[in-house]
Amino acid sequence: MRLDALDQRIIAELMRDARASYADIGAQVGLSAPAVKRRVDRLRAAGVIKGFTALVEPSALGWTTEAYVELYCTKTSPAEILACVAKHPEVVSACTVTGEADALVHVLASDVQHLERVVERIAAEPCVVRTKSVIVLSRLLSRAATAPGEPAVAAAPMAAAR
Amino acid sequence: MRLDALDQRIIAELMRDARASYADIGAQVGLSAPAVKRRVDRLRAAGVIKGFTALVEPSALGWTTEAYVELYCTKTSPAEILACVAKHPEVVSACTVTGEADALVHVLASDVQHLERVVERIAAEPCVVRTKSVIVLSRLLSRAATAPGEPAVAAAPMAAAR
DNA sequence: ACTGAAAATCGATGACC
DNA sequence: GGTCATCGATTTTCAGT
Repeated sequence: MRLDALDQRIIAELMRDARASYADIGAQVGLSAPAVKRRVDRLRAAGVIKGFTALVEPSALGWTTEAYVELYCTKTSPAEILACVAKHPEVVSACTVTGEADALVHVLASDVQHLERVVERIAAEPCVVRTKSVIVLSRLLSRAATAPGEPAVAAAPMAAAR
Repeated sequence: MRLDALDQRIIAELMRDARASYADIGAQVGLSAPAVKRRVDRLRAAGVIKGFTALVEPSALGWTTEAYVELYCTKTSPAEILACVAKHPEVVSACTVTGEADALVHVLASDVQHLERVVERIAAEPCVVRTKSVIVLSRLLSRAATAPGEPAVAAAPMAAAR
């Protein structure tokens, strides 16, 4: 699907505040509320906008330990790796990567003991030969992506030196 | 701040759909709309909910290349590393980690040429001695975290074998 | 095809209990 | 926290460009 400048600005506004009213977004980009709604509906139907979510402080949900785990697998079919990792709810993201490892998964755990159990569970998957983990010491930055041309003003600055 | 079961369910609903009405959320969790709003306002004021954002297909914004870059730094002060990486808009997340590297940053780029320039720019930072990148081949899974006790039903299943 | 205007419905939100 | 009332937002319809 082709996005024009108005679509991109609407998306930027929604990334900045997903609960903004269509009227407010329209005021920012120069459209009426119905026109904004029609475009958002179109963007959602096209799969450009996948949904709207709340940004929650992970520690408030009980996630105080975070790790990135490299997986070395027997079979490197992406679908099989996905099936292996998706069943563990602590896995928040996973991708296949270049380099020695086959996949990199991002894991949240309530503490290091929990993390250890999760890594053991993942390592016990048939397709996983071994794992290599790095534990996150402190999260420095976490923001939404803007469009390549755009300035970074639309990025949600939830940067925190906790 | 202390979250009770109702707060957690409200957060789960907002993570599932940040544009849900307070009445809809209330129907799910068994509260009236004003009661839900009061709790959400409280959660926002407490910093538990940091904001609301749209989940956008990165490729639609022009991001087709993704990488994780390990940084080896001279000074490992988290604040200095944050200052080094935050100025690059392509960096979407960064954290200090255990292991050989000092930090791990997640980078989005429009293509591999762009990625190369970004990594060069980061590597040229005074605090960075060297970098080690892995390029993402395919994103398998990307979902929101639920609370440790909760089932993973609230996780947004944007899993795709692209 | 996409826009804005108008109208009806629905949601947000403050006052009060 | 619930109820109610008000105000604003959403969403459909319709017509203009």
